[in-house]
Amino acid sequence: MKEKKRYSYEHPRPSLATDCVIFGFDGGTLKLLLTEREKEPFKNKWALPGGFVQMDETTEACAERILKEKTGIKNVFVEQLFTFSDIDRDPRERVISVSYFALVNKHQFELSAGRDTLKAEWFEIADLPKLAFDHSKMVKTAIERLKGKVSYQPIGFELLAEKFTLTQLQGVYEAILEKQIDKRNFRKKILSIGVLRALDEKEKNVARKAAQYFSFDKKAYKELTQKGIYFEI
Amino acid sequence: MKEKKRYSYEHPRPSLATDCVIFGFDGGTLKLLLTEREKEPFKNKWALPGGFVQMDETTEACAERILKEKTGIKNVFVEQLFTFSDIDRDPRERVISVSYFALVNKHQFELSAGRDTLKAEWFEIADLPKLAFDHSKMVKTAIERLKGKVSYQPIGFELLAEKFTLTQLQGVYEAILEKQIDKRNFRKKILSIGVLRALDEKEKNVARKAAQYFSFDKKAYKELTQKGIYFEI
DNA sequence: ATCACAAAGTGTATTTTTTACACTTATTAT
DNA sequence: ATAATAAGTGTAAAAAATACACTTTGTGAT
Repeated sequence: MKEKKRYSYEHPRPSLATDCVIFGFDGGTLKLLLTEREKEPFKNKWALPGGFVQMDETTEACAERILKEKTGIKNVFVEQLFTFSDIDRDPRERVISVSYFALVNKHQFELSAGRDTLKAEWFEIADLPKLAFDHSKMVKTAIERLKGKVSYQPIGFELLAEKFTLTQLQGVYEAILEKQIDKRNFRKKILSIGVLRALDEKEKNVARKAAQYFSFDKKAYKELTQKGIYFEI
Repeated sequence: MKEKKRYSYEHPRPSLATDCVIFGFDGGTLKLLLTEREKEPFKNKWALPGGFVQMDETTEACAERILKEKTGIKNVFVEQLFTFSDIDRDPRERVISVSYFALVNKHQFELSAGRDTLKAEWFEIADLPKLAFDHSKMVKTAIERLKGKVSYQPIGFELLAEKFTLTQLQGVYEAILEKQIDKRNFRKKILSIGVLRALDEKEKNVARKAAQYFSFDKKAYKELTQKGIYFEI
């Protein structure tokens, strides 16, 4: 059934893939999106969604394509994480993987399993199954990066809806940093950065004082980073 | 003269390379190590030392091999920087490059040009020639990373000899961060981290008060990072 | 309509960290 | 002996981080 192989080179080449570490947030805890593999190797095991880089796409484009193809997620925060190149990281042959990490508002997307994928499911970060390939290492690297990054770049928003309350945002920071944060100090600090805009809207149908909605002011943030200003939480 | 191509695959594959951004320090300013290319493309142009990843080496190992082969440098601080995958970044064919950055005590090594390389030379960061491929982009990325990193990880040492004075170390920080630092505040801070060990040795033959030598205490640093402690300059 | 409940929202005092700043000391060359 | 040079050192003021508790507001139950 297989056709003759067709692409030949003077030197042997590793195969090149990308894998995506996708974080979501569920009000209380951080979640990770995994897919169940349809084929060998690691058939029926959980893995990060990944795939091979095409000749006409950058690795960034590849990561975004895979995100969409294998999980249905698109237009989210994606950033290059690390390139993993251990010689035996794939049992089939030499595959080098450029990993990416994504931050997703998990309620925005209906998960849809795609090509080579049986299903896509959210898992608790604290309770992950054993993963295929070296994907556990990738996840560990991604969590470290996320922790480091969240403290000096306002990316917490990316895990929430367009509009959110400060308490929700604080929850994101607490989940990522794995520590309690003082409410008053958090609000003082996050508002002082100047990238949050209070909306003319409050929560509805809650059996308590309704919280104010905020949104992320991308323009203000761009101006800040261009001036080279950092903040710290 | 060329033999028949020998390695064939079912799907086309990009070629995979690494390139090294190598920083040195010369008492006053940051330097970058460039090599002059012996062959096309970009023959006789300055470029970062780079080369193709072999099937039996990780990209880290590849970067270290290239460093040694093309410049004579070995056993230095090397860290993965970023993977560049623009489709036309190499005029010959699709090549994806995993870049690394290295910090070197430039006086420790006799530069030696190697394979495919006419010469290796240190350049002022502020006065670089036009570089081959997308190497200017790599350098820009590396400088940003270095600036960010130096403030929360003690890597300034890597640009100096085994033993160094606090004034030399301050010079490294000033060169990287491109700003003047107050001498007393710098000393207070850098010593408070607890990774510098005062040696029983001073400068000799200087027409002024001789400065105390210090060395970097790797053991103390390891303990600190394991406890997850960061510092900031 | 009143009350109980729940989370939103808010200010200040204390501690810690960062910053700004100038003179004395040690060594060599003249 | 003296001049020249960079090393080395402490303190006060300002800014930032931290610790901490009560009032407000909207809903649901009675």
